[in-house]
Amino acid sequence: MNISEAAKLSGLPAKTIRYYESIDLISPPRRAANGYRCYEADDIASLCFLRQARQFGFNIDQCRLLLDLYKNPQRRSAEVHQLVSDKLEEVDAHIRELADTRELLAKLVGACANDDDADCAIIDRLASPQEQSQEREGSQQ
Amino acid sequence: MNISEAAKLSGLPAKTIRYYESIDLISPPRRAANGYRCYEADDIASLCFLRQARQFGFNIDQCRLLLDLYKNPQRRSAEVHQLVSDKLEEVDAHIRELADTRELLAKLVGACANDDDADCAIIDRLASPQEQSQEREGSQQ
DNA sequence: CTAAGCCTTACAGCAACAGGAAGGTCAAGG
DNA sequence: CCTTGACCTTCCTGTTGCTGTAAGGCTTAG
Repeated sequence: MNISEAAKLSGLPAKTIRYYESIDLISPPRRAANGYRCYEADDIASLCFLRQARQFGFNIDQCRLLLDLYKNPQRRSAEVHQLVSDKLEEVDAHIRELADTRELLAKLVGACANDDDADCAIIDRLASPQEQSQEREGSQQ
Repeated sequence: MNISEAAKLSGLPAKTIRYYESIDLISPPRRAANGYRCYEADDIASLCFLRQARQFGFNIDQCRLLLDLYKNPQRRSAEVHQLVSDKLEEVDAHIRELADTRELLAKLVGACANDDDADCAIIDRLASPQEQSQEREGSQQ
């Protein structure tokens, strides 16, 4: 099956499939006599798996690990569980961070007169020489 | 004042200050005879403003607009309000998206046996040929 | 013969910087 | 005077996960 067919079935753009091959996320498929890539059912399964994993927010390296586990019948579910738990925490941290930002933004929006005047609490706040808040907990990226 | 001093006072890395100059976010400062950049108090104020805006999650283009408003005494606070309201919505949308992902991940974690067995609900779920969910609402980036 | 619709490779670009190389400058110490 | 170290300069590369574009080959229909 050609790449466009694989793209249709997997839900990934052909470009992305080639990209995944270029970074060794998937193994290069067989080539037809004319040089075209030929995909098998197994390949499609991997691509679908990757699409789903990406939708769940896993990055490429995490997908690499997941895919290894997926393909490995000797896996222990605990390993998978660990990976996904880590991801969950990661997402939680991200949400907390965004929620903080959200609250700050809401305060700004509430404080601004929202009229034709030049006076603006938002500008004042952003211009105020706020301390360079050293983040209070470990610096995770 | 040299760039390292400006960096210290503004809380931005010198690299970032040069970068902001290179993308015309800030105007190039005066140069000393030896070619070193010389920053004035006004420049520092702008840099602090930018640092704060970035911390609030505004991207560079949004910072550009904010900075214009900041420097323009003829601004109307309503314009600022609009910008920040938009950003708030943007952040809200992002949070909702992440919250969805979070719930899905939590379900996965809950469903996995988390033991030495190869059988794994997470793997099964990711491998299942889930429909390629066409996003139900406008595709904003 | 030509046009379309596939396919191939390779390179550029996005955001927002960070890291490092290669070299000039400046102040202090011996 | 020379060296050392801490600045400064520019330029290039790498990051993440692709997407867009160019330039060309294959295949099939009209």
